[in-house]
Amino acid sequence: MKAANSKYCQCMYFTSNALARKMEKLANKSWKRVDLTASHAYLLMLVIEEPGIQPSTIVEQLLLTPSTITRLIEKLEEKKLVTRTTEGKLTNVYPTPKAKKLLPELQECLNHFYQAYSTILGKEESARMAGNINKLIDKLPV
Amino acid sequence: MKAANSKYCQCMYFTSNALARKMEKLANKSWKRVDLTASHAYLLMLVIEEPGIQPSTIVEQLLLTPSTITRLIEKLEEKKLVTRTTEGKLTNVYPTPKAKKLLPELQECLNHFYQAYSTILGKEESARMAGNINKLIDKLPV
DNA sequence: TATTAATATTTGTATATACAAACAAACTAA
DNA sequence: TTAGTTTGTTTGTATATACAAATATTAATA
Repeated sequence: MKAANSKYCQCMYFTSNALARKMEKLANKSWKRVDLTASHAYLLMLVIEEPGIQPSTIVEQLLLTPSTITRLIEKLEEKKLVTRTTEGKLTNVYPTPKAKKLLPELQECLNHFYQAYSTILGKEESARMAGNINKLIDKLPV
Repeated sequence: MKAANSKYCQCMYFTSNALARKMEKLANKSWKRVDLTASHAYLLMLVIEEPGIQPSTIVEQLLLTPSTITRLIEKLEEKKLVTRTTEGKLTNVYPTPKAKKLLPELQECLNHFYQAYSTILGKEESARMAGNINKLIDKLPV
């Protein structure tokens, strides 16, 4: 059935979650070739771009909670894609050589994903929607 | 940090998921007084409105997978809010008296939630966004 | 300096959701 | 009628995420 025919199609809880689930699915498909979920991949790209980045910064960038970030990092550590060092209360996350070597492929996945949804939704349409959604996010309480 | 300042703020994966998380949080707050999560509440309202509704219909209405619907129903059954009967391969879900008595309060929660986000986002703005998001959902692959 | 408060991170635990497989029933076609 | 296929639902299992509490460290203040 079409979303627009659901009893709840006017409800932002319903629509935003349904959209997120579909996007997540589409994204994970794009990153499957590197055997990562989208959120792991985004985190990893942040780490490669800014070696030594701290979990708290990642929290801000990804709008996820600290505990979730810890869990994501743990997973990437298991996969030997990042390492962690702790000095006092601060932690730094670094990409491994394996991760650095993976970067071009990660970027291809990212492009593939952008391609995938902008083919479906249209390039301007997607950009406009992303902008509007950001505005909503920033208005909603933390 | 503002979503619009994230490195990934132009990515629909990032924005749609971030919005959904915030909406979910806001919604769950509204339904807390009846001790239900938003998805349980929406399912329950469907069942009250259409007693005997089948899981497959609920799947269509909520755009969730069959297994998720089974799990949500199980939870509501534990809480003595719905009952299930099975005839052949079909299952019917009925509200209990307890659930029916809860209906007005459920509707208040729903109103409270609508109020909450349309106060923040604006009534027209929200309606327009919901419409646009529905369009996106329907374009994306199942 | 000693005590308190704030900050950064991790852990324990709970939750919603999904996928794949299992199962049961109903339909179809030979 | 029987074999095969489709449909509806449930189970087993895995995952991402969050909340609350624990821990450790630094900063502030009295």
